[in-house]
Amino acid sequence: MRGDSEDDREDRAESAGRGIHWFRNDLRLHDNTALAALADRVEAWLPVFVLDPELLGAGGRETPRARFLLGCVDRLGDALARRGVPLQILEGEPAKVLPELVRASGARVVSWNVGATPLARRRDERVRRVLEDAGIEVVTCRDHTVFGPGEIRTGKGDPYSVYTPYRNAWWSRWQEAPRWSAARSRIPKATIPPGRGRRARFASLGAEDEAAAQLPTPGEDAARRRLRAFLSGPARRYHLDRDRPDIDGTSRLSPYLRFGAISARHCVSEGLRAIEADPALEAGISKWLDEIVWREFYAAVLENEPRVLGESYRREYDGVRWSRDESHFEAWCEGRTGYPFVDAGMRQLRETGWMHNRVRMIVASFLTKHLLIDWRRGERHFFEALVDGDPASNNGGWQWAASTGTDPQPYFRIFNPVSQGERWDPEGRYVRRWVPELRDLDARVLHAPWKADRPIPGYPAPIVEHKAARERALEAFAAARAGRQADRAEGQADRAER
DNA sequence: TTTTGAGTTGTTCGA
DNA sequence: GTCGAACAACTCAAA
Repeated sequence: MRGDSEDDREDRAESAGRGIHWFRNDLRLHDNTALAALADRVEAWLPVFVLDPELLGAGGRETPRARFLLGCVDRLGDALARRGVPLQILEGEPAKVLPELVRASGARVVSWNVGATPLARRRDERVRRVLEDAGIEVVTCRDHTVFGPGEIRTGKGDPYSVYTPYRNAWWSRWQEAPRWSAARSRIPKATIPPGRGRRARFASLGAEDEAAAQLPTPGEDAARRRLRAFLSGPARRYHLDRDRPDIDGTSRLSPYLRFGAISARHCVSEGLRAIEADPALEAGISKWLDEIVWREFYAAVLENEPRVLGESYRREYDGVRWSRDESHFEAWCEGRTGYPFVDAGMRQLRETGWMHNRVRMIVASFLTKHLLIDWRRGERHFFEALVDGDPASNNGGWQWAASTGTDPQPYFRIFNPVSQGERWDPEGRYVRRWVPELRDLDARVLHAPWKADRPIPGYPAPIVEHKAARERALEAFAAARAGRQADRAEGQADRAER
């Protein structure tokens, strides 16, 4: 009491009930596990976001994903401001700037939802150590997926490496112990009052120009609106339309899930409720829920086996002798391979930061099989360009397309970009939209323009011939398998000798 | 321990 | 034009 101001006494008395929530890939207030845990523990709080260069990636703030992320942070700030809570935005390395804010605010507890990648986990551990050394309590939760990598296991306790049994186990687990999303958002009651020197170094988000960049509207409100619109609209036909890039038949929730503007739990919960309310939606929505479970599967694969970020899941295919033809890689990136369906996809990606999933498979197959270019290069390009780029799903998808992953596409199953185009874009609306040079071409030759009567001005001839490229890929993959078998046989012989 | 059934999304060939 | 078979064995997961 002596000499202390009224405020200071209050500060000390309440600091045990003060906490900070560190927002990362959980940019929402509803159904946020760690935030709700903090609300159970403290009276007053401050939300913080750290603009970490590592989070933005190599492209800085100008990539579609970074812009979308910053837009989500911006909207989160608005939503918090409406509740009278100022979002603190710090810039720099979390292990450095977070403890400073903790000190200045008098918080005794810091909460966050754990990261899923090896990189994020290392960063989290650095921060945890610094805070705990300073006597701060750290509360972490798993929140990014419905079930964690340890929760869905085979009878022997091993992680699943095949999707279908994983999915079955996932749903059994849900039956036993469903994880419905929280009905309402739960945040601490009060805000930590602004104290001396607490004002954070405020970073400018630069979150303008979303419309110009053709990005989806960022933020939690937009995510929930989109989910509702999907469930009451395209979901009914999802099982029929989802492979048609010329139809807007998917949920387009991937960017929101990526940054946690909506939780996977909420998607599953709302999907199941929608089926309950209208059983006619079952066919469409259960197919869509399957995609959420795929996301869970790949997240679990990455956490259980982080090596997949650099290596083939099936080791024998690390022996494939990949092509290093740079002009092929550039043509692929820029959407001028001479195969309209492939080029349409790559241009959609370049212009919007998003690509329809069916087309992702086709262009990935084209790069790894027709051009015989290492899947890691395609994975990196996608990761840099995609607004929804997620390390786990991106890696899983690429390894599947390259036939190197869990549940691989059999290596002899090589997508034919012409017949795939004819099948999934029958009138050519998708190609015409993204490859305007071909806009007036007859639908009968649209997916194989070299068959047209005359050359198309400004559109390239195919950079590889389908049949020959296919045979080259088959040989390269067969050789890798043969090499692996030879290695194995040699290893066995060695062991036998000893 | 052995057996059994199954495995996201296709393509090509020849009858 | 349509249809079924081959593609190439292999591994996983559970009974």
